[in-house]
Amino acid sequence: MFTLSEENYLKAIYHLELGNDGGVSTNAIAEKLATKASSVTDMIKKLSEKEVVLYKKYKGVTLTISGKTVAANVVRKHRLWEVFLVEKLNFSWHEVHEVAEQLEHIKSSKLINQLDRFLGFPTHDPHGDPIPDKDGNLKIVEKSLLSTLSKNESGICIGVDDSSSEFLQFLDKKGITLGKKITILDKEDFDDSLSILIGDKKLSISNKIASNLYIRAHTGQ
Amino acid sequence: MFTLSEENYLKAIYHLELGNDGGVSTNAIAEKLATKASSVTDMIKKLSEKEVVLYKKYKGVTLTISGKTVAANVVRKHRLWEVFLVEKLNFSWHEVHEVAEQLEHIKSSKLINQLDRFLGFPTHDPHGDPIPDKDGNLKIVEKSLLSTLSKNESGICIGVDDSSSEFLQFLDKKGITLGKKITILDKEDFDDSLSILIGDKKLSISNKIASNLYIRAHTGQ
DNA sequence: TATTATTTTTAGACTTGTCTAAAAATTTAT
DNA sequence: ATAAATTTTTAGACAAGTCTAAAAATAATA
Repeated sequence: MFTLSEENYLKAIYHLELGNDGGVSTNAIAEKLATKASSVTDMIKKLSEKEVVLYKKYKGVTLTISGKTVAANVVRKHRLWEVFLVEKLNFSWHEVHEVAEQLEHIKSSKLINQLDRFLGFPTHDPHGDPIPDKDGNLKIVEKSLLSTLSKNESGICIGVDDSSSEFLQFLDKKGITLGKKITILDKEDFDDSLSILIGDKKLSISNKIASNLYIRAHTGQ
Repeated sequence: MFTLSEENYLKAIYHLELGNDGGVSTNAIAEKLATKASSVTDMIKKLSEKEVVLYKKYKGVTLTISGKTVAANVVRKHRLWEVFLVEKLNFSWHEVHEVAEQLEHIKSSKLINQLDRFLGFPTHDPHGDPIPDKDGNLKIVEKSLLSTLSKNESGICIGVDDSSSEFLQFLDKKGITLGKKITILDKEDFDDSLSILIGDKKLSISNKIASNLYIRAHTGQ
């Protein structure tokens, strides 16, 4: 069994490993968890003894198979609870993270399996991130950033890269939500801003916005 | 804000105060929380400084108004989550306590208010215990133990005194659930056992069982 | 009331997880 | 390749919450 703190470390390493391919550095973990490098070293030793991470001094850490399973399960719980909060309790997508950070540590396999069933076995959370299955496997969806599409191309909005509260609230204000079709009407060379059609509305968005929105290719009309 | 441990102490004192009228003793708290009296003394000092309990050395503790509010809120959360688990996630009433012990510490007023609404503002948990409202007030229901009814009297089963897993599973096996009408067919002087009619079934139950079942008077037929 | 038994508190120690400051190892730059 | 900069680890300290063992206060009993 793992403490709340241990689970948070494992989750942080899990997320960091998805970005990097090599081992995860002490400093990267410290930054992610808003703690000090020395604290990270201490915890890594503990996790290493529990055989959920591989650790060589000064060389960073990687999750073992069992560590990855534990981490994926925490992520699974986090994302399922997010779905619950949005679908059943009328939370907005920018309000769910903080609460899910608490709920993800509740220990009960029956709870999480029944919640999964109750929600209709969702595959993605409200930000478009995939929900690991019971074995920790992710369903990979082909996705690209909106900013990479060319003029007249279109796609379905399926997720965000930056899921900060501010960005999500901005998207709400603009009427940009998951599942909507977006078509590139024009691209400005000047500032790389985009003119897009979303639903039946025409919008102009900056490149920064477009670089934080994930799109699934949409071949039909 | 209160730590998990502080909340558990406040909840324990809250429950113990409902039984006793005077202050709650150190030992009683220690027993309820399966900890040592010395630990209780330490924590009481802390709670006293936070002004959620009144404490005089060797004289036991009482909750202050604000302490009672905090405690009632934890109980409210515990019981609402129990309703959720039973009504929405198909838990049995004997399985909910352990999970609710964890869920009751999740901090988010929006969460608990929306959960309350989602569940249809329930007034009682799956064991028949009342759910405090937002201000910590309980709706008092006139109730009596089944063992106090006389021959030919009847009532509606509205709760249990002992909510241990074993007792609840026993009741499940016998088909005794909340809301069912129970009529006393006969009382044995010999061992104080009861012959009852529940639904359309005739059962014989011991006095011990009857002393753990709460009944609301049922004047009609 | 004096004595014994019980309850409660104090004192000191331990664990978990964190921190600061300093030392050691690694990486980068000259 | 050596020096400088950065990263990581170690050493020692601290807060929260718990424990054991002993002392102090209260309650029960003769």
